[in-house]
Amino acid sequence: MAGQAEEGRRVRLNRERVLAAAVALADEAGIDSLSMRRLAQELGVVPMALYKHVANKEELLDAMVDVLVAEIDPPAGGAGWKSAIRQRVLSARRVLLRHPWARQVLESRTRQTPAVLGYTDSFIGMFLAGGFSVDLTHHVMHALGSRMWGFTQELFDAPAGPKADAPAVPPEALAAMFRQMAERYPNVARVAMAAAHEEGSVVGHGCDDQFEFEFALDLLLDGFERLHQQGWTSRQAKPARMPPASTGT
Amino acid sequence: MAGQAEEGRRVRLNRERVLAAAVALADEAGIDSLSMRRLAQELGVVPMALYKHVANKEELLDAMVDVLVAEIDPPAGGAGWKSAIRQRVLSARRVLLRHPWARQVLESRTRQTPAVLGYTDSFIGMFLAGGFSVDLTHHVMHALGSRMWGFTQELFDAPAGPKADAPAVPPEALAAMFRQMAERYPNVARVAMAAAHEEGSVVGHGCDDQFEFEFALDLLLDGFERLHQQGWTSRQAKPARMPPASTGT
DNA sequence: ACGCTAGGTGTACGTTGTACGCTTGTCAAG
DNA sequence: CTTGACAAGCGTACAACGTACACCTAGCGT
Repeated sequence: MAGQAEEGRRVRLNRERVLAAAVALADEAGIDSLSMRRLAQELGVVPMALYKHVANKEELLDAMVDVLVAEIDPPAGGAGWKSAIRQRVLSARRVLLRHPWARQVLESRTRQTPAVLGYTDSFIGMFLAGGFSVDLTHHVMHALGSRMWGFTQELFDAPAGPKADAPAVPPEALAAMFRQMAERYPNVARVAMAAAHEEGSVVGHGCDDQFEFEFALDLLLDGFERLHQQGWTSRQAKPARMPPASTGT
Repeated sequence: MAGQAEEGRRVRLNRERVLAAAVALADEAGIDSLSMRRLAQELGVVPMALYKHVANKEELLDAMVDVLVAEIDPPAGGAGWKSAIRQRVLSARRVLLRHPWARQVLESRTRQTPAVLGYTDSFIGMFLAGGFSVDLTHHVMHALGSRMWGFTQELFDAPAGPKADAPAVPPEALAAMFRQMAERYPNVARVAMAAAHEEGSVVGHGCDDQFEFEFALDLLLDGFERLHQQGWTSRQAKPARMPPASTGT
């Protein structure tokens, strides 16, 4: 009578089922909808049942990151460090784009799970294998930063949540709003105008994120390559061609 | 008898006092401790009183970002785009370091307040004034990303919350843990070892964050300069020396 | 002296993570 | 087949959160 299950009924829960459901829920309903209660409901189970399979929500999120990492392609062999890293990063990016919640969760994580450490380790290994000194590797890893995961701090775009929440903008008031913005923020307006072919949105939508990402990635990789070829090995050891640090005034 | 106020007693609340208290609380107790209730308590007031001065917590956080932006030095004039931008970014970074919560809050913000737009606008203006094309400016702004705010996705360091939460690590078990890690993640271990002069921490503490930041910043700025000097103006207009995008295999 | 309004109060609701103890399903050993 | 133990799932409960809503009140212009 309680009518609890929708289908298969008594399929024992386990860690994988919990993780898969969590990822699916986050994919479909957004990370903000991922509460222990909601997840439990999705699994036809009482909230506290989850705690038999994950220690707490933090650990759940950590585990979800591990799922993510497992989706990234293994390093491609034999084509030189530059293209190997490029491919790896773009693979990571593809994963990230499949899971809109990934960026936010990755940013919030503070614990380094084995899977994350493994990814980092293999990533560092690619530079070392390419002949980079330990020091240079260290620095370029920092320079890559979150780009290692295939994402960038996107400062312009929408929260990617429930779409189409532009409820009832008066069709012409928008133009006025835009004109006012162009007046107050002329420079933003110029680049936004230039980039907005597709949508007539107010600010900077309609630019090719993938192009922007690869543009910056290649800029960095080229920089790395130059340093490496110039024999840069360590901060103090050989300031032959360090980035010219024009110190202040 | 109720013993409510600690000192000045009936000093009328206002928006500035609320904001200042919020910033101070976040600075001292960490952003996680900044709840409306805790903030109200800090001000000797009932939680709901705050809502007469800020619309809700989101707006509070937005306003806190505005406080931050106001602390960043105005653009330095007359020294060329490169050093102007460099100085501005490093000024932003100094602000960020004063307010440990800033990174997390900035990352979470989705609304562009006027102050944020103003900062972005002035930032874009520096590139344009330096002779960058609108398109190139667009791309380099993306490439800068969050570095515009003086921060990077620091993937290695601690949450910066309450310090010294290493409770009672057996003095020698740590060495064993480290040895095990070096075995499983040899590459991480190599760069961590090389960077750890100061502390004997397990992973990558004790590297010079400021150096890492400037290293990457200068790498990018140099890349921008090179593109600019080579006459790069637009994606399709002149592929004279685009970043060599070795597409896939 | 009056009354208007901005500012502060009190209560209450819904939602969150999760501690603790009880019950029940499942399987191995007797 | 019975039994007993252990893992899995349940139910209740609590503290903390953001905030809606109605109320009271202090201080000011008239």
